[in-house]
Amino acid sequence: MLTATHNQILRAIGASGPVTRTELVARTGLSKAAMSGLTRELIEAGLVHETDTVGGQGRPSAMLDMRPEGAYFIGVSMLTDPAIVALADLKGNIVARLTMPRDTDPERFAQDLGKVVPKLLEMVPAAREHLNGIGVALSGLIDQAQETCIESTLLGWKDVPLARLVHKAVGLPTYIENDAKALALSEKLFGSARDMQNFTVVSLGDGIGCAHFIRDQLHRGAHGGAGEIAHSTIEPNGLPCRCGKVGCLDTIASVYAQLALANDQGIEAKTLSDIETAATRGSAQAIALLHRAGNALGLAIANVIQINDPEMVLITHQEPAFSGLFATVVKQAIENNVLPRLSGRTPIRSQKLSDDVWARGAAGIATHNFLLGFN
Amino acid sequence: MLTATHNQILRAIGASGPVTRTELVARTGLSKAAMSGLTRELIEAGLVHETDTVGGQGRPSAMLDMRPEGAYFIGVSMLTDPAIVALADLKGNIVARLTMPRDTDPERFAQDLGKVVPKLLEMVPAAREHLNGIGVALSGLIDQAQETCIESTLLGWKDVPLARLVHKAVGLPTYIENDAKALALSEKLFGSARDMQNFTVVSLGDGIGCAHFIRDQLHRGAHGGAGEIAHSTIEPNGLPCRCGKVGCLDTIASVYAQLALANDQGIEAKTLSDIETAATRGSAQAIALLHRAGNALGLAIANVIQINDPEMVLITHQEPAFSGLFATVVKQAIENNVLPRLSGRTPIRSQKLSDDVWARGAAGIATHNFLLGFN
DNA sequence: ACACTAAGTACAGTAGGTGAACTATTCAAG
DNA sequence: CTTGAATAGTTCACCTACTGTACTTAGTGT
Repeated sequence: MLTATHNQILRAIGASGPVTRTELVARTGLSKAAMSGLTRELIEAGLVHETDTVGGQGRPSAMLDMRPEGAYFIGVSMLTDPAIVALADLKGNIVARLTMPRDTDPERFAQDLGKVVPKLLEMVPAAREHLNGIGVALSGLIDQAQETCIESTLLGWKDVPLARLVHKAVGLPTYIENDAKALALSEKLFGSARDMQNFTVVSLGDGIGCAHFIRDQLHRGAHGGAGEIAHSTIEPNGLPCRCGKVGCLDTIASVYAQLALANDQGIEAKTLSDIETAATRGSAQAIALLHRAGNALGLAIANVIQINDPEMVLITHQEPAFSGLFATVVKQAIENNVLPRLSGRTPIRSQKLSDDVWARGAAGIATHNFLLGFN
Repeated sequence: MLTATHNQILRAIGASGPVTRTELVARTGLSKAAMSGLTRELIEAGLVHETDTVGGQGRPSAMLDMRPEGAYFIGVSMLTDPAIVALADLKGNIVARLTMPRDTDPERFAQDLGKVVPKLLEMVPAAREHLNGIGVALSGLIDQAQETCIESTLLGWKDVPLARLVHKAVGLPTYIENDAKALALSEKLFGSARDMQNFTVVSLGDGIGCAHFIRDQLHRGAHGGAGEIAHSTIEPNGLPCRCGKVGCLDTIASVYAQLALANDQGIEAKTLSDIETAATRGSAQAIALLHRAGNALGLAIANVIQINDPEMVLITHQEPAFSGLFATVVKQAIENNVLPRLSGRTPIRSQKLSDDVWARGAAGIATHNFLLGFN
C-alpha cells in the first residue's frame, strides 16, 4: 500500500519527467534518507524505474521515471457515439481500445461497460493485475466527488450517480469528470502542462470547453461549473443560445456556430479551414465572420486571464493547425483585452487534439486520483 | 513553537467559531487522543480558550475559541493618505490605531513605520510580547511571496521590495498584499466567509477590486493579477481607460466613474445615493446611467461566476446600503448572464465597508500567514 | 594512483501521531 | 436517590514515518 508520501513522490516524478533522487529531495523537502527508502519501495512496487544515469563530477545520478507498465487505467469517453473505451498505462499510452454503443440509459451503459472491460483486458493480459481505476469523461456538470452527473444536456441526464453504477458493474474505483476538465488533466499528467501548477485549457471544438488547474489541482467550483465560458455573454444583444440566454460565446465562436453562420451566408464550409480559405480568397463575409468569432473567443480568454491570471493558457483545436486569420484575431483580441501590464506575460499555447485525447483524458481522471491516493 | 497540526487546528477553530474538541476531531481527521494534547498546548500558549460548556446527554462539551489576546498583528493601510496603522488582536478587533503620512518613497515610509509601531505598542503594552507580524495593504500587483510590489499606479511603484524594507525597519515578519485580496482575507478570517473554502469578494469603491479564495487559500495568480476585473472589457467600443485599454468595467461602474458620468450629464452627485435620488425623481439620464453601470458590474460578476463557480459572491460597498436601482440592476444582470442551470445557486451577498475594514484586512494578511505557520 | 566530489544507503533515534482503556459529567428511568 | 446509558475528554503504551549522521558507491581531474 502507498502512503501519502509515496504519492507525493509519484506526483513529483510525474510532473518533472525523469528526475534524480537528489532533485526529488529538493522538490519535496524530504530527507535523502527518506527518499532512498521510499523510491526503493516505489521501484519494488513496479511503479517507478531507473531509466538512465547521468554523470558530472561525483557519483552519477540515476534518473527515475514512471514505469508505464506499473499501473493501468481504463478511460471511457462518452463524447462520441459509439463511446470509446481505452486501456492506458501510467504514462498515458493507449495500449488497447474498443468502442461500445453510447446507451443513454445509465444502468444499461454501466452493464455494457461491465462486459467490454474484460474484452479489453484480454488484449493486454499483463494489465489485469495492475488495473487501478476507471474514469469516464462526459459533457455536463459533475459533482465534487466525481460520482454524480448533476446535469448533461447531451445525454439528457440529471443527477445520475454514474460512478456508483459503473463501480457496481466493473468493480473498480470509478470517477467521472467533465470533458474539458478531463482534457486539462490529460495535459497536466501527460502533456505540455506537466510542470505547471496554475493553467487554463480552452478546448475549441463543436462546443467550447474550459477548465482550470489551480495550485496543482483541478478547480471544479461549488457546483462543478467552473470553466463554463461557453455560455458567458459576449454580445449582450446577440443570438439566442440553446442554454436559454443570449449572445453566449458558444453562439459565435464554437466550430458548430461558425460553420452554421458561414453556411447561412452562402459560404460552403465543412471545417474551419474552408472558411479560412474563403477569407483568403477575399470573401468579405468570411473575413467578418472570422473576426467576429476570433474577437469573441479572445475576449472570453482575456476575461479568464484577468480573473485568474494563469501561468499559461492552452487552446486545443481539431484543425491541423491553429493559424490563419481566426487564430491571429484570437491572439490579438486577447492582447487587446488584457491589462497592458499583464498582457504578453501569459503564454498562449495551442495544440491539435489527437484522436486518442479524450480517451486518454478519461483514463487520466483515474490516474489523477491514483496519484492523489484516492483508492 | 507551533507545528503544522497546531496551525491546522487553529484554522479550524478560526473558521468554525467556538467549537468542541469532538467537532474538531471530525473536521481535521485527527484522533481524539491527539486533539486532547494539541488543544491543551494551544490553551497553554494562550492562543485558544474555553468559552462555554454546552450539555446534552452525556458529559457537556467545552467550546474552544480563539483567545483574542493570544496574538496581535499590525495592519497598515496605504489606501488613504494619511496611511492608517492599526493594532489588531487574534479575532480582528482593532485595539489601537494611529495615522502617518503616506510617503511614497518606500525607504522613508518603512523608516517612518519603524517609529510609529513603538508608539502603537505603548497604547496596548500587553500586545508587545505577543506581536506576531505586520501586514501592509496597498493597491497594485503584489508577487506570490507577498514581498514585492510589482507595480502600483497609485503609489508610482515598480518592483519595490517593500516587505524587506519594512522588516528591516520594524523587525517583524512582514507581508504585503493587494487591497482587494486583503479585504477577502478579512472576510475569511473575521467576516461572513469564515466557513467557506471558495468565494469571491468584489469591492465597489472609487475603483473596483476583486479577489478569490480557492480551496481555503487566496488565489494570487501567476503575476499577482488574479481578480483584476476592473479592467476587463465590458464595452468593446467604450470609453478609454487610464489603463490604456477601452471600455473597462472601471470606466463605467466604479463610484468614481459613475459620479463623473453623472456630473457630465448635469446631475449633481457627490455619492451614488445622489444619483439614486435623481433616478427616483424621474431623471432619465440618472436611470440610464445606473442601468448601464449596473449591467456592466453584473456582467463582470457573471463572468466570474461562470469561470470560477464560487460558493458565494460578496459585494462590498461604501454607501449605507446596497439597494436601489443600481443594486437591483446588478443582481438582475448577474441572473441574466449566468447559465440558467447555475443561476440562483450562487448567493450574492452585500456588505457595507466599515471604516476599519482596510486596516483590519491589512492586519489579516499577517494573521493569515500566522495561521498558515509562516513565521 | 590518488584525491575530490556528489549520489545514494544504513541505522539508530525521535516526533507526532494512533487505539484502546480509562475517567468525567451529564440526563433519564426506576 | 441510585443506577445505567450516553457523550466528552484524558492517559498511556505503542508504532510509523521521518530525520541526522556516518557511511558506501561511483564517477571525474590531475
